[in-house]
Amino acid sequence: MIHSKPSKNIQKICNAKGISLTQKRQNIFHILLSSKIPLSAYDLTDVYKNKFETAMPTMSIYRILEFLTASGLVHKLESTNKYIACSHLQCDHEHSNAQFLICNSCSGVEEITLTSELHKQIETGAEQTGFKVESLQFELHGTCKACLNTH
Amino acid sequence: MIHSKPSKNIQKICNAKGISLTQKRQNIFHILLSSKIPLSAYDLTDVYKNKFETAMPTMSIYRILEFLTASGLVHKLESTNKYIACSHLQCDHEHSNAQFLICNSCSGVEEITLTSELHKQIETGAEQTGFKVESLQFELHGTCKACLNTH
DNA sequence: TTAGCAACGATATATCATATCATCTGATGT
DNA sequence: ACATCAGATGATATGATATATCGTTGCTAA
Repeated sequence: MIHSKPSKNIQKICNAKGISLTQKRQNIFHILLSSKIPLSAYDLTDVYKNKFETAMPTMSIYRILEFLTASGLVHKLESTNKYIACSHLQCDHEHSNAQFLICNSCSGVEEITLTSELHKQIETGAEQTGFKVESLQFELHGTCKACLNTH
Repeated sequence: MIHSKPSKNIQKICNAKGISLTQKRQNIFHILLSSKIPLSAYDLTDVYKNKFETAMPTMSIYRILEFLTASGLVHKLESTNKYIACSHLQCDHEHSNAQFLICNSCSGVEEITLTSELHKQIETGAEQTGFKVESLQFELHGTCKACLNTH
């Protein structure tokens, strides 16, 4: 099983980034941080209702997800249309080269960072065709260590 | 601008693969082959109607897309939920290491093949965490050569 | 205090995809 | 030729994901 690191001084991180993290945005972010698996916007609607005993419209969830992804606090998994908290919030470096290992068995996700060497090689390969790479997100599907060990 | 190679002896290829390529499947495939940009299932519904002057239910389009992707004739782009003909049909080799260069300007897609060396390095990186990779599809977004040249 | 703006709510609708059962069609054995 | 069977397709319904738009709230700063 794979899960995110626990929440830490996120508010400070946001202040440093100049990000206005409202209570509701924090709530959504914390749900994602404490979830072992990625959640869809509608999953979040349900969890929010259960956890905070008040409903948030899915439209608002989407807006908040957009804000959080733009801020780099949350990633959208394109192969599953689900959302996950960034697990490298404590790092300073850019995460333009994130890579997600998605377990087909437990749905857990591990976020690792491509070595800059590898990242560069990939960009170079693409740019040999005259293509200018602006963004990339690699999602690998398979089976995580824990699930392999339990057969 | 980027586009697929023209259709060739697809029927022969399919026979060789033991694939039953019905007329309707051929029609869908040919629309994708002749499209300069990836199409959604609903795009295909519209194009089909215009081109063949008879409607095909979207449900059938989805079934045919499933068949074509399972057969390796068509790829689904996960970052855009659209479908594109495989541009390496004449090759014999496996395409498990395909990489898609998606132009944010013209929506064109170029399908290139990762060097097996690079492919291996990426897998190795993942597997160092104990993760067993089963499938991957790399989609890079950026700007293609033609769009770069026209500013 | 109030003008302005960002956040959020409410509602509608667009877009992407699957479930299920019915019907058609073409290959096969007799 | 006919029956039969399976795979392909049609028809209908519904589920899942996402965006558009306009109204309301609530903070903040002159």
